[in-house]
Amino acid sequence: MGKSSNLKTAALEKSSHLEYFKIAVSVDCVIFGYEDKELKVLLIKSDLKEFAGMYSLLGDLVRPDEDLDEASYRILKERTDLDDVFLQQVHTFGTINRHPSGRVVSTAYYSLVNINNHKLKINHNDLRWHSVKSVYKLAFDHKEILTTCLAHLRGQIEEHPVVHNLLNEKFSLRELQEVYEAVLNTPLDRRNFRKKITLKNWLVDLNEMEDNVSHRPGKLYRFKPKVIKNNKLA
Amino acid sequence: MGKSSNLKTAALEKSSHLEYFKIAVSVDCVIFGYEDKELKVLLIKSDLKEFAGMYSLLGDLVRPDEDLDEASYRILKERTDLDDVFLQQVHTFGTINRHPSGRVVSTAYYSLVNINNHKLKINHNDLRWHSVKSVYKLAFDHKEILTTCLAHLRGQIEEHPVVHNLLNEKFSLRELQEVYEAVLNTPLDRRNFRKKITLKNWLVDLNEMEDNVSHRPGKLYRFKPKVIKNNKLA
DNA sequence: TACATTATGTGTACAAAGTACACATTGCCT
DNA sequence: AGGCAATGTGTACTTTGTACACATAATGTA
Repeated sequence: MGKSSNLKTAALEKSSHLEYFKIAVSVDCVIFGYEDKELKVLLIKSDLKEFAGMYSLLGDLVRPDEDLDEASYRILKERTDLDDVFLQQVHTFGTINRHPSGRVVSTAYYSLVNINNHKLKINHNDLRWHSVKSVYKLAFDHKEILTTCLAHLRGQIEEHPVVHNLLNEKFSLRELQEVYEAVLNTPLDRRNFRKKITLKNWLVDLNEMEDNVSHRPGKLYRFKPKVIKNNKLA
Repeated sequence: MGKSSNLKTAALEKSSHLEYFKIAVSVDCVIFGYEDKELKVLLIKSDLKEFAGMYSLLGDLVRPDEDLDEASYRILKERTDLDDVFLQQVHTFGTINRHPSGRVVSTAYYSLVNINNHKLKINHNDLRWHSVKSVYKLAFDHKEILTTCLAHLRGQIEEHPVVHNLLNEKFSLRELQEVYEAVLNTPLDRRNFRKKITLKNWLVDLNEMEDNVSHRPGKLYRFKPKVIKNNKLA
């Protein structure tokens, strides 16, 4: 047993420091989007022969000269070409055998992006959006990571205005409710939903009406800038 | 930019795999205890000359042949000699310069232990309990880690019966309330506290009375085994 | 043994938030 | 003009949170 908790000392107990650098550090991003009243997730076909034909999350090894958070931004930017996107760390997965090529400890981040506001970079490996509901199996432990991040997202939308990342700037209350229903995978009562949102005081009434709908148009709203700003900090 | 998110491919883009194994992986444990109506945290003097005289959390590098979770259990066990202890991952800290000796990404866990139920292993480096309130500065980014874990704990005790880990098996409602007050660092109304706890339905009335108190003794309770078991799974 | 001390045990009124539920209105389409 | 499809709105009830006071029980001490 170590005589101290200290990194330096602990490393010296081993015959060689090298032993401790046999673990790779990676980041996996669960990038959620919203389209056609469904919650989507961005997946790519795995390169590994062990997972031939299977999809995986977007991830990469962390470079020695970048922060963990920076690494997740890099991955997101490489794929979606979006800056200034919502991204939050969720959990770190570190079982011994989670990666077939070697020991890899991976920190999962979740992100929310507006699918309509950007194009995916042209990419190999069939990079595309999948309905979250339709995802049954993924390479590595990525299904578990997805499940963990989805649960985290569901907890967050109750208290935090994160869904603004999934919507256009202007939206009707129906559109907002549909996002909540898609994320929570449950129908919501319209009157109660509106009451709840009103109480939170997140929105500004734009005094504009929906357009291009084949029924009575609803009023348009947007999130208050202050609300969005505070959320970014948290 | 990488042409794929895949670990194998990304690694191959670099001239050498070795570049990716320059990051060490460690675990830091925020071990909370409770004594004298105060929340405590277990700290040890840092070995590093850069942090001479400063205290740090208990941590160690993760060995290539142990899971991340196992590493945190190992550290806890080495120091407190307790098995079967509450331990939960909170957050991973990965800025480039957080460790003076090199690049170390560290996953923080928090733990709750009953200080009276065990002795600390004899140790160097002044391993001992500190009142959480009195901790102003720590080595590395450990103050930030402590703050993050404390916030996490405060969130948890509202919904989950985790405080059972801090108490003896039998306790009075006053003792339970004092734990909550210590963790939340705020006084609570006695009647409202009892109502809230009653609603949660976590406790069994043992039909026994306190002993060795110099005033009217209170009734003793314990947590229902089912409640504790479910909490361990979560 | 009585009395001061200290903590236990208990309930009500009010406020805030969540939930179940129905009908008139508006604009589009044919 | 009438049908369609959605918007917009309020009330009664339940649940949860909060503020607040007094009688009771055991101990310690004069």
